[in-house]
Amino acid sequence: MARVTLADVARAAGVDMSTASRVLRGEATQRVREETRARILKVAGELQYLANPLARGLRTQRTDTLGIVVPQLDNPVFASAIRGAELAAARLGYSLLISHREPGETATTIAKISQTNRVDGLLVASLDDDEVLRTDLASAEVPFVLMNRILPGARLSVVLDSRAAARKAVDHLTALGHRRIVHLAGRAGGFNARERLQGYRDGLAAAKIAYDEDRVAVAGYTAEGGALAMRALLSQKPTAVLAATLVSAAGAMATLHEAGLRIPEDVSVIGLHDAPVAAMLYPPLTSVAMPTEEMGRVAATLLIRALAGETPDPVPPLPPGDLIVRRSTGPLLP
Amino acid sequence: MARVTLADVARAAGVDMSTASRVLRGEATQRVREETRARILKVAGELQYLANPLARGLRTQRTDTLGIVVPQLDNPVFASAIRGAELAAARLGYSLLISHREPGETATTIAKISQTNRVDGLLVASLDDDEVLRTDLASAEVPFVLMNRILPGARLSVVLDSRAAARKAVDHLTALGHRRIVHLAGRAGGFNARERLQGYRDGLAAAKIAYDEDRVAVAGYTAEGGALAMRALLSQKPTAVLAATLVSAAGAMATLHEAGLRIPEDVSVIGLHDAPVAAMLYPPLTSVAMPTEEMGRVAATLLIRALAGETPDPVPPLPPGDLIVRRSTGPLLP
DNA sequence: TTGAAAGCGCTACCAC
DNA sequence: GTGGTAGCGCTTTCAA
Repeated sequence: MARVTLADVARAAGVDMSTASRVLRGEATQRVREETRARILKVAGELQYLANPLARGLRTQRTDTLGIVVPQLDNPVFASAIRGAELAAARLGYSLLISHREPGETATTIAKISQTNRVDGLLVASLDDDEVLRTDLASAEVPFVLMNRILPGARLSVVLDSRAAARKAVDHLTALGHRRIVHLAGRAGGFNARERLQGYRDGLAAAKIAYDEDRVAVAGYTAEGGALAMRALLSQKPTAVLAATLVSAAGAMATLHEAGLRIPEDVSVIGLHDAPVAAMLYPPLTSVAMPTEEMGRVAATLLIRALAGETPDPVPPLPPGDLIVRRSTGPLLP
Repeated sequence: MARVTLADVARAAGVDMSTASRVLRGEATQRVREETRARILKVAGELQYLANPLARGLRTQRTDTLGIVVPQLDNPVFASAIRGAELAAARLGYSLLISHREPGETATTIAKISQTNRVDGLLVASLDDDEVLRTDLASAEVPFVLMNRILPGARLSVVLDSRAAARKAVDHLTALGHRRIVHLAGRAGGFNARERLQGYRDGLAAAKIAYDEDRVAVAGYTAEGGALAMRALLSQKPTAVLAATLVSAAGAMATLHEAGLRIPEDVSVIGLHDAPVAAMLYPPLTSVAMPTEEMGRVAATLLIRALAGETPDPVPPLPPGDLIVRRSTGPLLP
């Protein structure tokens, strides 16, 4: 159990702790004789020395650890953002501490992780309202970068270009000949929901289809929400539907099946975001991939640069990935 | 940024650091005058004092933090085990540090988390072979509890009763009149796979159905595996299938759809484990719920007790939860 | 090129 | 009941 200390190494190598520290830390100005250096390294290796991070952190006031707070773990979007953040962090010498904030939970998670777990900075994703998030963030004791949303006043955030993604999805649909396209929107008032709705309208406009607000229903980010919203939109006799997420697309598909409508013969369905679960639905869902892993990567990189004292420029929204055509979309049949 | 130290509080309250430490820590033998006590508490509150966990940990050699390492995050099984562990840990005054071990990753995760992230103990879930896991664990610098599997030599582990779960699923199928039941098995050689196969055989035996190894195919834990295994078993003309997991069930359903077989009219499908995704499949999947959250809870509790110096008895497998009847299973039609 | 020494902020032991 | 004080293991001046 991490028994061997720096003092042990120093003693065994016949040098002072400070010298051992210098070489073991790979200090820039290596004012150490090569011979001594080698000896210390050798001894440290033999003894399997590992610095005690607590002692080091106490002394340096840094932990080389980033925290990431997500609203839920079993969500491909956040899972892959975590992966990206972890990779980037590791590459830059940081480790990542994952934390999740349960839906009903009070605003303590951010405070807790930034206080009890000693992180140098925080990556935060949240589904909360602006006000709630702002309050949470106020208790952050460290610099942070927001993921997947913006918040007035929070300078550093990395978001996906949901508008372009929705546009891309609608383009696919219109190219297939669809014109009665309904939209299952995200959480009312949310940043991404707004963007996606705008992209939906962009796509409609590009195909010279008039926008009709009766063809939009709020589905939120649950399967039930998607099912309900789809049910409400059935009266519009849509030939295609753009769902804001995979999950709401799944809900919508359940409603369509129940209504005896065939996918894609009667109604095409497309979702935003891609993940393995898209292929597990029936029929496999066509979707626009989103660079969620890159989002995590970029966010971590940004944060680490900010931690290093730089003042990085805000990054533009990350453009959507490929359109993954599976079997839930097809040409408009006469 | 956690600027205010114990010394600040002590000074402001006009007492010695050691006294302040005693009351702030809520030490058992509170040999402190009530008046002094109140004053210290008041000052600490005003100053918003928060102990520096690095300093405390360095001194006490404990961090009151548990690590949990899972093979994947976006898997409902592990996500809910994490939730359970977190709840139990929080209740017992510990916080939880989540880490995941990417599939291809070398055996460093356990070593890393137990060394660089100061944890008092580890909760570990793994899909690796015994040998690999054993090697990994050898580098653990702290006590650990295994989740969802056993490993000869590792005394503390908490598993689900997969055998009983599979039996329960088969009972449902046989009660519906099915007799040609195939099994999509888990990873060959795996603990859970073995248990589930045994439960499958138990269920068959109870219904006086002869076991036929041609009716079992290894699907592993992916949708593709499930699809492939299902395809291989189609020649058995099954009327029902027991999939080892939700994901392999989803794969199997895709194969059945492709083959033009209706679910459940032609073939009933049941999976083990329940999660929201089960309801998103088409048709919604009948499954046997498993107490994965409890698994996390129990594992964390066990670990904390072990950390406290107790030698807790091994816990028996956790019995399966309810049979959730959705629409993928139905009576055998003539 | 190397060593000595002063803490980082806290706890725990011992003295008063 | 309360205060002094010695470190936990490390980094980082500053001297030598």
